[in-house]
Amino acid sequence: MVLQKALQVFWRNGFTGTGLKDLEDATGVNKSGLYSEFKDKEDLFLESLKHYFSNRPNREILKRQPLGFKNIADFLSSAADQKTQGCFAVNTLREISGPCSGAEDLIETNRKILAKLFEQNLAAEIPKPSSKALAQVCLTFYYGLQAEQNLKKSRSTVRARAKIFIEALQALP
Amino acid sequence: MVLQKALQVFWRNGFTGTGLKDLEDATGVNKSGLYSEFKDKEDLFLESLKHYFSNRPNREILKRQPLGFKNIADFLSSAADQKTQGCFAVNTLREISGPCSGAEDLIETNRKILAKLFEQNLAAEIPKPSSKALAQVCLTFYYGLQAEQNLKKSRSTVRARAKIFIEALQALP
DNA sequence: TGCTTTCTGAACCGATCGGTTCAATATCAA
DNA sequence: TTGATATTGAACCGATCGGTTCAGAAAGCA
Repeated sequence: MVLQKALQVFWRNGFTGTGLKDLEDATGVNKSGLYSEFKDKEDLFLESLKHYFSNRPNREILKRQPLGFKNIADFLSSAADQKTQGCFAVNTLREISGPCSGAEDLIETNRKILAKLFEQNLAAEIPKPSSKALAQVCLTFYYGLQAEQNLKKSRSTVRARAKIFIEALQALP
Repeated sequence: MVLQKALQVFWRNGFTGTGLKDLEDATGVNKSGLYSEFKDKEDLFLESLKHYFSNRPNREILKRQPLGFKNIADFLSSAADQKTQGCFAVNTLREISGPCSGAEDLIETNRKILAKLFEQNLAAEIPKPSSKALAQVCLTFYYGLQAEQNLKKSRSTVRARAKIFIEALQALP
């Protein structure tokens, strides 16, 4: 519950942009309470990020049977689900070289999980060797969609872009 | 000169993450001087962003003759040129819904310029109607590459990803 | 009822935030 | 040399930053 609420404010304002006051207001727990449960602000941030990763329902899309291009297309389209604020992890990329460097490992780990899922879906459609490299390309495109979500792109725009991208993948020899 | 230096520190630390002290140190101009030349911190930030946009040498890649896929591939690969800190504009996306909302228009304008350049290169290779939509897909992918640059991807990684992406575009019917 | 454990509110810390003011100093032209 | 013009450093502003401490209220349990 605390993490849920903290996550939302970190997600909206970033690490640097979030003050203790914001966290108190959002969670309903005051400083004393927060600091008895978490080491410091960065600790709370990293736990929020973990919570975020442990609760990504759209990952299930990539496990639907049968595996294949459609799953990837649907997953990419789901980038529009976090309406106006993009993906927490992609937004956080901006700050990993600064105040909260601990986030880098978490993000890399999550990236590898997604890469694996992409890969499995691609392997169902194309030869193995290229499916690995292609998974990375999909991830890059997904990151791009998420970054753009800060510009509040509409659901249909995202969907259209994802569709063309997948068509291009399918057209590959 | 002032904008050059201010740009670098904003680029590295973001808007929220940059303090007046950082700007004084970087520019060599003290607060009094900065505030006689600029209205406030946001004004200085926006001017730095304008300066950034007015000085993007890699745009020239998209004007090389003959126009075509190769230009786009080379441009995408140039995402690796801003070594560790990604693209200033893409990094700033994170903060447009917060403290410096004035950046949104500047970024959208730049996006349109890039879209036009992509479109012209695509139009040299494929039919008009799809070149417009495809340009947006290229932009999304470019944003993705830039976002990832915060994870310090190597030049060869970026180049490989861009190559595959372009091959997929070329394979489209 | 008593006892313990948990949680809260407020005071406090030094530091920094963005921003203003102004006298002193440096610069430069006449 | 004189006088106008920039530029500076430092003091100062109220507010907020992240973080600590602790007495007292609240809650759970016997």
